Amino acid sequence: MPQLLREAGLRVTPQRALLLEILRDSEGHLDADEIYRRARHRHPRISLSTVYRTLSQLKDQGLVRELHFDEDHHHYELCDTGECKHYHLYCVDCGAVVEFESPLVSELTRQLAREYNFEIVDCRVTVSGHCSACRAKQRACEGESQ
Amino acid sequence: MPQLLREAGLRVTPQRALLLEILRDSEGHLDADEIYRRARHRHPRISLSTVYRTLSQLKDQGLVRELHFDEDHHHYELCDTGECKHYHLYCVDCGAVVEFESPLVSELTRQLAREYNFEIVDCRVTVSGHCSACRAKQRACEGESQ
DNA sequence: TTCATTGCAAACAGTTTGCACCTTC
DNA sequence: GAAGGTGCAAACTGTTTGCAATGAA
Repeated sequence: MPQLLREAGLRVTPQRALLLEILRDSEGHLDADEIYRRARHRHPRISLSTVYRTLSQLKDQGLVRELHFDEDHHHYELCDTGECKHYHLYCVDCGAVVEFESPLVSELTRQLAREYNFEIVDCRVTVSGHCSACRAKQRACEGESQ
Repeated sequence: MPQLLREAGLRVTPQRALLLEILRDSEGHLDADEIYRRARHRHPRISLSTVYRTLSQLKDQGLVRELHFDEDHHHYELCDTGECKHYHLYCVDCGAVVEFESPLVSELTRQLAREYNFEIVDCRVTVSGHCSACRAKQRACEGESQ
């Protein structure tokens, strides 16, 4: 983690290294508050401003991206390194997020770049709906009430 | 517009009809403030709360969707009616938004629904990058400075 | 020793809410 | 006439900023 920071031209501080580790070790998609909560376990005096400031710097350096699901705050995850990009399935009932990959998306971006003469920087695909667990639960409830 | 409101179970008020018209007549992707500004031309006493309240009700009724580009506020557009769904190309330089359609996206959602046993409600694809106008401008500047 | 980074408190922007009055049905 | 909608002002939430103290290089 420290070398990632150095490469990004940022000073290595315990706070920054810790936040990067939390992002790396998480299942992804944490929001600022959850990151803050986890950070305080190991560094009780860290402040929420540092969390926001660091996330924003990491975003500027292309290490982190900010996700918008249908909620009123952001989620953050480490950017994909290498070829393999991932996208998100979001359950509107329980809030669960599942990552997926698909060659269709890179095919799409290739087409768009050509057709619109766009230089593509990022592509986000968020598919929302009812996940299989919530659908099962829903069916169970319906069965009960009838 | 009034019948759209009635069908959604909402009372028909001049404010609501006006806001729906603004959304229909716009090129899409307006933010709350721009909608408010346009609404005041024809209905000077309308309030920003009414704009937010109405947008949120239209969203609940599935008539409007809230878009998150990489900005700190939302944009709104009328939902697609019928089969043809559209998605967005977003220019990170000038903020321009271009809509596109692609059969690849419906193929993708079909695959995902099957593979993850998801009941899909909505799919958002936002491709961001540098649009052709901004790329041209950028190249012109580079040419100048050398 | 220098300058970036931090924690704290205060500010901010976008959005939501409580309430008295008004409008639709 | 009852239920619901509106405008206004005040509240709220997530995020950002100013500043004095601290810590990395």
